[in-house]
Order: sequence, then C-alpha cells, then structure tokens
Amino acid sequence: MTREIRLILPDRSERTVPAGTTAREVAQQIGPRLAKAAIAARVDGEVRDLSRPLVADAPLEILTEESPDALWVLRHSGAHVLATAVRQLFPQAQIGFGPPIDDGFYYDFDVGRPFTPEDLPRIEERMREVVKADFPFVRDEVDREEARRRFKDDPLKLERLEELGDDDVISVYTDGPFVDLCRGPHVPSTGRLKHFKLLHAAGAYWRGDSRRQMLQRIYGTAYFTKDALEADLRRREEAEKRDHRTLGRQLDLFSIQEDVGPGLILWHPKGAVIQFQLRRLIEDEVLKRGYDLVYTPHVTREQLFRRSGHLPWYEHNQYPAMAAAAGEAEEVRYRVKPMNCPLHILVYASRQRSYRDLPLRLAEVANVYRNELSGTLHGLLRVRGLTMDDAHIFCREDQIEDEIFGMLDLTDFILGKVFGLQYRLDLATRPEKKLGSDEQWAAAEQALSRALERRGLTYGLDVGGGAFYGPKIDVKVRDAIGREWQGTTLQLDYELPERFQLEYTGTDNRPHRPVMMHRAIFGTIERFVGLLIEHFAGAFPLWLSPEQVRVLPIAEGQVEAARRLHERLRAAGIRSVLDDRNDTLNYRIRDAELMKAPYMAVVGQREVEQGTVAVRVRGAGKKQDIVPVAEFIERLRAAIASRALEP
RNA sequence: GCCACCGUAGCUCAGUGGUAGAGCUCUCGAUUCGUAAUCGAGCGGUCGUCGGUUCAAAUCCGACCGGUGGCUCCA
Repeated sequence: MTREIRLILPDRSERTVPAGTTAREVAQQIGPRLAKAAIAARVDGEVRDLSRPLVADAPLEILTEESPDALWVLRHSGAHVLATAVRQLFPQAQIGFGPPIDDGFYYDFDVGRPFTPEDLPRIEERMREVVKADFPFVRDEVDREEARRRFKDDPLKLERLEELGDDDVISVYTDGPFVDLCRGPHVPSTGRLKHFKLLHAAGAYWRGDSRRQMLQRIYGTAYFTKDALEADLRRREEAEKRDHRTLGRQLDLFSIQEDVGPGLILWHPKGAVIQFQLRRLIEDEVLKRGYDLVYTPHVTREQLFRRSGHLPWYEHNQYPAMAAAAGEAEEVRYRVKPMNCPLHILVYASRQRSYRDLPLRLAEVANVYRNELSGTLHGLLRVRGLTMDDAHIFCREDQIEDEIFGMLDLTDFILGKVFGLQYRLDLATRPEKKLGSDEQWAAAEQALSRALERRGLTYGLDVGGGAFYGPKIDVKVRDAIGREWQGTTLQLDYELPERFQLEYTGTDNRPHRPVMMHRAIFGTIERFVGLLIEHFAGAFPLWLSPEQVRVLPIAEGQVEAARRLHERLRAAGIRSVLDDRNDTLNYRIRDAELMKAPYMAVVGQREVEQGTVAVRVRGAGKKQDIVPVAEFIERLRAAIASRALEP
C-alpha cells in the first residue's frame, strides 16, 4: 500500500495524495484549466518540473505564466531549444552553459566556425521546427558513469560534471535529439516556447575566464505572450533611439575623434554647458555642506603612486611614465594621475592636524586618465579621460556614521531631488582578503548600516563585495526606461591613511590615525551626462538645457525686434538662440523641436506691436501662450532657479 | 586585451571586379511665410590606412587603425 503525503496549496487548503504523484497530476485534480496553464511547480520553495514525483509533505504551488519564476523556466528551456537547433545545424558544436538571464537567455558553444549574423535567422527557423515538434523535456537522474558516457563528446560538460560533488544529484534533460547536463527545471515541452527571438551573437570566455578559450555565445529572449515579446523589442528600440552617442551627435553635444584618441571626449559648446551646470551644482552644494575645494595637478612624480600602492598594482590601468622634467635626474619619471586620492592626502598631510580639523572634506572636480582596455570603451559611459566629482573625507572612526549619513543625504539631494531619479543601494561587506582587524571591519560595517537605517533607506547586501581596504556603498540609478546605472560609490579606506602614515592629534595630545573615505556622487561627469542624455532622451530640463529659448521671427519685418528680445534674454542670463535664417517658420520650428529647445519664442507683427511673445513649449505642439516679454523672462528665471524638471 | 561584425560626402545610407551615387546638412539665389520639412542651383569623397592579387579593386586577400555587440575589467 502506497504512502500518503500531504500537500499545502497556496490557499492554505490541504490535499492528500499518494507519494509519487506528480505536480502535473495534482494540477489536473484541481482543474483542467490549471493543468493546461501549468508551467512548473514550486515544491517546498524550490521550482521543479511538473513531471517530478512528489515524495514528501510539502507546500505546493502550481506556477503558471503569471509567475515571474515561470518566465525564468521558459527562458531556460529557450536556451535548450536554441542548443537543440544549433546541434542540428552544426553537429560538431560542443556545448557550454545556457542559463536564463535577466532579460532573456544565452547559450555558449564551442564551434569550429564562429557564428555570423546570417546564422541567427537560420538557427531561429530551426528552433521553430523544434518548437513545432513539441518534444517533451524529460528529466533523468543518472550516476556519474552514465553521465560521462552520455557527454563523452562534450569536454565542456565533462569538466562541469567532474566538479559536481558525490552528494549532488546528476540530472540530465532530453528534448528530442538534444541531451544536456542540467539542473533544470524546464517547461513540459518545447511547444511551450512560442514567442522568442534571437538577438545577437558574441564571443565569451569559457567560464568567464580570460585565460580560457573563447566560446561563441548566442543571446535571445522569450516571453509567454506575443504582446510581452513585442513590448520588449519596442523597449530595445526605444533604448536605441535614446542612445547617447546618437543623440550626442544629433544635438551637437560632444564628439570622439580618431585624431585625438579613443575614450577621449571633445565637449562641444552645447555639451560643455551641461558639464558646466553639473560642476556648478555639485561645487555649490558641497560648499554648503562643509567641504573645501582643492585643485591638484594632472601630472605627478611616479614616486607618489608607488607610495600609494597604485604602482604596480594599478599600473595596467595607468598611462606609461613620462621622462623627467628639464634639469631633473634621468631616473625621475612622471605619471598622469588615474585618481586624486594621493594628492588630496598630501593636502591633508601638508601640516599637523588636530581632532578639531576633522572631518576634513576635500573636494575637486578633476580630470584623471585611465588606460582602459580598448574593448571596454563605450561612448561617454566608459572613457579614458574622465572627470570625477571626487572628494575625500578624513575623519575619526566615531565620525564615520555621520559622514556616511551626510553623503547619503547629498546623494539623495542630487540624484533624487534635483534629477528625480530613483536609485537603489547596496552595502558591500568585507571580502576574504582584507586589510585591518575584524573588529575594525565590524565597526565600520555597522556604522555604514546605521547611517543607512537612520536615513530610513532600504538596501541590499553584497556580502564579501567590499574592497580589501574597506567596505562601501554602491548606488545604482534607475533611468526613465528602467535601466540601472552604476554611478555613485561611497568607499571607506583604511589602507591609504596607513601607507601615508596620516595622523591627527587627539584630545589626549597623542597621535591617532584618521579614517579616509572616497566618494563621487555623479561617478564621472562623462557617464552621468550619458545617463542624463538617455534618461531625458535629449530633452533636458530648462536649467540644464544647452539652449533654453529659440527666438523665431516670423518674417523679415520682425528680425530686429526678435534680435532685441534675444539680447534681452541673454542679458537676463538665459541661453537664447536667435534663428533668423531665411527659412519658413514651419521649418525653423521643426528644427527647434528636433534640437529639443525647451522654449520657442515666436515673434510676429502682433507680438511686436503688443510687446508680447508667442511661447511654444517643446513637445506641446501648436498650443501657444501669448505673454508679455517681461513676464516670459520672469517665468524662465524662476524655473531655472528652482531647477524645475518640467519642461 | 579576447571573439565576431562593421568602416563609401559633415550625417543617414545605396553601390559584389570595368570612369563614385541619393536624401539631409552646408553655401548661393528666389520666396517673407502665424506653429514639425518652400523651390532651384552649387560645394563636398584618392570609398578608414598600408600592402597584396588582377589588364582593372569601394568591391577579392592580409595587416594595422577606429567603431559596434559581447567576454574580461570597471566610474
């Protein structure tokens, strides 16, 4: 007689079935509609195949298309269908890993000939045949010998197999002709994969290790409904339209030119306005918050970076040394700085410090240069010449919490209040290899989390993710279309004060070692401007907009009056552009809209006579607003002063 | 740095071995216009660079430079 087991369903009801019943059978008992919609099951918290027998008492949830976990299962199966198709078209292809990822899935192959873009439609077509065949996903648990036999022609799978411990269950999934070493779970059959698309092929190191061979990775995505797939493809298109490199050219913000070098930005006048506003914003704000500004050189003796420990540790990221300056010994070398900390430390160490000086907050919006690998460069987001809104805070251990609190407040002011951005925080804690005692780390981590909690912030934990010299808080910014950007970091540092033997005199008249913190709110101005371009899709808020008003005379008769208005606006500190070109009004309005000018001030005969201006707001169509010139100027000034986000 | 793909006018792109093209931008002329493209003309390219194959190369091959998508790295 079979044993009975008790299952607890999400509605808290209980169901007793014979041990060995599958989740699919339970779903059928509950209702045929549920059985049909079922993708997988959550048994005792673990997502499993519907076909797996239930052997013990457990909470059971049948997962349908509604469940986010089911989407991961679908995508995982999508990766297998991809591999099934690739193996048919490229029988010699060896298989690596094929997991679901945030927005889709991929599969890695070791194939004699790399995939070309033309291969993707072929593979996709073959995938549709695999889907049509509706192969069931069959799970087998096998012993090691059996697994070795099945994957004898797949060295990558064998490598993975040998890493599995003796207690690990070795499971193998088969769909039609394709067999994979895989933990699962999967959808019931390949026919469930209805809405998918292959996106691109790329190289990827086996196991993410740059010393291992390069595999060919194919990325794709899948959804349960056609609408969801199409919405995703539209999102990708939208992201492409917002691409800061395209908008940067269209709006004439910046360029990167071969004659200058990769990763080095030429800021054109319009882009420079944005950078200037950001610098002003952060410098003004920082001064209000008790920081001091400093300026330090771009080039220093190499010796400084030896002392700081950056050489040779960071050398691969630094530009090579320059010869000695005139009159110096030959062996003296100079370096362009990749970071500012050693220089700010020298400012600190330039005289004796008292506990009364602390916290000392030194800020500098500074250019630094890093010799980044060529393949990592990307528009404004990854550059070699970068502008950091850097600051270093020197304080006592008991001041850490307040300082972190202050930084979080500044971060929230800039990102949240000024730019209306949402963001997420992660606290990265002590790694295996670390400098300093456990007590010191514990105190520091507690100070960080207390500061976070005092601000009422929720945050994630990145256990072991801190640098060896101290814990940190990473800030990830979310943009208008939901993408996350690494920007702000707040980093504690016990290493550099040690290396530079920094001291302050305490109330006890004895020397003490200060703690140091690094922080950049924007991260780099380059990346932040890139983020802003994509976040606002080039339509910057008035205060940030390179061009704030475009003055448009309707016909030649109003050019003089329009010029006077333009000059009046300029005199009021407003960035006005006069467009008196010999083109139709329609043409010039279109141009102003495309260049994302927030306001258009149209001047016709009526406006000249009445001392008014016809105001058109960017993106608002032909709805116009006739206002007296003085009132228009006042409105603009108020909106600029308040850094209003609209328009 | 690694893998793949790409590089034609300022921009977007067409041109698969036989004398370099279009639209937009720009300049000039006409038009003087009431809220997203007026008409016409003109300027503009040793087809990324160097080398090779060929009677002949934008086109085929190689190297290099630059870009794109990823990997590694990372602000």
